[in-house]
Amino acid sequence: MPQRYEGLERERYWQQYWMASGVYNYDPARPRAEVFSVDTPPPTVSGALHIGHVYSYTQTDFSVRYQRMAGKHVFYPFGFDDNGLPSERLVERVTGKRAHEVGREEFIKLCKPILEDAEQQFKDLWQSLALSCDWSQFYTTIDERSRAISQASFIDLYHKGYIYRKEAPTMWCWADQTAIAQAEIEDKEIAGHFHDITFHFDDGSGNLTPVTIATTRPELIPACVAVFAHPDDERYKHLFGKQAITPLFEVEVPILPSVKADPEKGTGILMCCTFGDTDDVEHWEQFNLPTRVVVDRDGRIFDFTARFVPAAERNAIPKDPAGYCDDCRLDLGNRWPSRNPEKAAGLAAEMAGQKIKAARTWIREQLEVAGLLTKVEDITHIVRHSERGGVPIEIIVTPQWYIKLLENKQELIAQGRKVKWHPEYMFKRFEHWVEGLNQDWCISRQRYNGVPFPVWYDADGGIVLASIDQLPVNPLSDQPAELPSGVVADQLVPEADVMDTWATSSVTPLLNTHLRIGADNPEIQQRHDRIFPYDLRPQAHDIIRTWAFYTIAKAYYHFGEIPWEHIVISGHAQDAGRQKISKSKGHVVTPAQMVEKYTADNLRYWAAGCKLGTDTIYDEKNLTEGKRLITKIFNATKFALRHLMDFDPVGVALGRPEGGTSSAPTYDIDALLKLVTYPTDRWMLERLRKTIERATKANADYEFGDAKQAAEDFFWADFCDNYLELSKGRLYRDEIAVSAHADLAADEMRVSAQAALFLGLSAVLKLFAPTLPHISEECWSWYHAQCTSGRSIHEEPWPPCDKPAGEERDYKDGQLLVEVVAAVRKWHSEHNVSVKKQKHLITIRGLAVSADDTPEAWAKRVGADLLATCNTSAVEFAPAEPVADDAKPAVTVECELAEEAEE
RNA sequence: GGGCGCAUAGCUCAGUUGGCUAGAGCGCAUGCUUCACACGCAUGAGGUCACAGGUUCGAAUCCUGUUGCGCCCA
Repeated sequence: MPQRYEGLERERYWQQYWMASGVYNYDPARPRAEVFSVDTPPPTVSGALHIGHVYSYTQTDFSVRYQRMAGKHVFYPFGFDDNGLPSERLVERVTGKRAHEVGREEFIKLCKPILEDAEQQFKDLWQSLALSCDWSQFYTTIDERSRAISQASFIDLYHKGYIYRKEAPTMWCWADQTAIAQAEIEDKEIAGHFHDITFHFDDGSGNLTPVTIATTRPELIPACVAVFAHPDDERYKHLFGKQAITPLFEVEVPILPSVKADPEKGTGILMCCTFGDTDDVEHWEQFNLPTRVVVDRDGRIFDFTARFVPAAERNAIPKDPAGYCDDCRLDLGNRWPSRNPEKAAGLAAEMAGQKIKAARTWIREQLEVAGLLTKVEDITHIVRHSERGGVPIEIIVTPQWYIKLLENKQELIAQGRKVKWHPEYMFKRFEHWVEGLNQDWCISRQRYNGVPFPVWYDADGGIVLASIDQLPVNPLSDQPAELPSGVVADQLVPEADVMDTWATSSVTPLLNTHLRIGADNPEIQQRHDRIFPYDLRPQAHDIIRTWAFYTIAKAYYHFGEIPWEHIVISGHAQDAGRQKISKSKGHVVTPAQMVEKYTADNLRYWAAGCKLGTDTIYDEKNLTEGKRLITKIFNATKFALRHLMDFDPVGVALGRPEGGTSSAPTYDIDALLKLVTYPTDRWMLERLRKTIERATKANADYEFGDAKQAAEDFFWADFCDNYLELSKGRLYRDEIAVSAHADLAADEMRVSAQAALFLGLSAVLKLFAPTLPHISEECWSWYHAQCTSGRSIHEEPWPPCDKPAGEERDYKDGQLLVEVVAAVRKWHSEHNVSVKKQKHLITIRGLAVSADDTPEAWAKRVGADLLATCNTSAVEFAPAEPVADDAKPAVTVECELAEEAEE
């Protein structure tokens, strides 16, 4: 045994040992009932590693390590998400180049080394934290198998009718130049302006009357396709069916009634543009309005100079407000009827190419000059932003792929309810998110580094799918294996879009089982059936709406099942100001440096001190707290083993006291328990049993924080501060202890303590093993490992808690002993005297023995420990001093120091 | 505006279905070089359990309202 524990060095040793010895390896031959399977989060490698990663990922490992010891065969795979937009943004950051400028081929080449490097950093950290995953199950979300599985998932959902393609107004991030889904939207409150601008309307007789319309986005005036007011609004009722003239561009648009127009808001009359917001989209759909494109995909003003035609040339605007231009929708979208087309074209030419924000300012100036801007009001308003791109989203019409969600909301909520959520209330977040969905899941992205759609279009726009067996496929370079009759290969147009990264992440259950839906492979099907549905999904609460939800949706669509039985939601680590930790806010210390500085067990200890689902404040000074415990475990083990050197738990218990060589491979807990006869020892084992009970229940409920706390409470207070002190007299064969019992042999008393010490220590190490795997293994290796045939403490059985140790009286005896010792310690503290000073008599007052017992009988039973620990030659008893009614009776002592000690 | 969560010692947090004197760690004070550990041991100080009502024999815990904070959604 070393003098000091060199944590960092020993941790590296054990990490290599565990990996080499295969303790974490999954055996696909195990039947489902024996397996505990985990659907691990593949972290996106796009973000910088920070201490928050340590916080949430080690928490999974606590539960996994417990399950392994509780007898389950663990399937704990690991992968990384290096797919899609987030990964592209990382590459763009590192290289300083935008994907769209570099081009597809070149950009994908750039991605590979950068992503692999990022992955290695993550992998190194996980290994240095001793996450007990099976690295032979490793995957990334863009590797070949993942692409094939993701594409097979697409094809299955397409065949089942859950997927469709549609050209429709889509939420668009112009910074990343791609469509995005509802889950990728972030509402931000920002400063803006309400502009009161002047439209005119023509009552039909040629007289123009001004009308004020308020808008936050005047740059969309050229995109205006209609004006709406509430049908009952007396101010505007007479205008319905007539024409409004937009300011500056002087385009004629219809004035229509809509209940969505709020008479209380602004001037009660609003302009509908293609597209300013979702209300515009709804009006556009409802009234079959034309599309006038003003904003281009790159967030600049589209050049619509050539669109304007003299309004007089067109008399095609029908009067029917229900579907006012069914016949001419397309035409009106292409030819915009202006009363002054030259002026409009001139303005358009100046606007073209301007960024949206610049165009807004520019238009505002034009309105001002023209006297068409009556008021500008500063406001703060909620604007939907793209979460990744960080810019306000636009809505533009593009063809995109969608997975149906809206028509199955209730079924999906019901699926979510079948999963057991920890903590339970997190289900609410899921439920509310699904209820609040207002669009299907747009899964196509106009990006490069993603899983391609296994899709081509034939000459008529018909969809041709890849065959399952040819996956993964890249339609840009491959041909479909089978061509539908009448389709000519040369005429196929490949789909160039890639899938949303979540479209792949949502099949992590399959990425891990390797199941490619639709492929005929009995071996993989069997593997799948032995893992799926998973026991556990661990994840943080920020991705309930994405990862948890999409995974539940896909499992339902593919199999009609839930993907996992339990979902455990972890919180985030936040800085002192309750901000989410991020590198940009100055949290520059990397977790790898923290491991170097404090060791992995220390970081894990910190991560275990948490409440499920609750965010925690990270403060570096808290990282030192675990160190005390680790050192304490180290020292307590050293002490205990010093007294176990001549104790052979295997041989002794089997009746071979001399036995150094034993044929039995493993010590027998029941046999050892029979050796434990002394009340103090039984008391300790009973305290231990209660602790195991608490820790077991906590672990089973994924409350690893409480499990750690239970172990720590017992170890520090009961085991170290009390039991080790109480049993020392017998262990050292102190004269004072030996002579306390006339009828008990010193060896018998000592063996009782040794057996209890052995059992207590082994259970303590096991209880700490899930949280502090390194120090536990280290201490286990010195002695216990030789008493079993196992490779590691992490494969040892979780300690049992079914049988009480000893009788009730034994427990009571121990409790009284602790009370008396505490009172003696108090006396010493109050008298500023070392506890070790010898006494010749201690008078004990108020000892509350049972009715059928006497203090003298008790003192006889526990004499060795009582006298040795208190270091006194004798004790006597006195009745309790009278106390006030409301005070609890307490044990007090009066000590008389031995003469030599008084000097 | 809606939903969820939180509010307990100077700090970070535990407190199961209501039940002895509300706990832990850090920090603080005092003492102890006690044969595993000074990264230790012992003893102690420190709380109107956010506020106001209510239910109950009994409320940190359950109910209602108020205030403040966080997250999610609109």
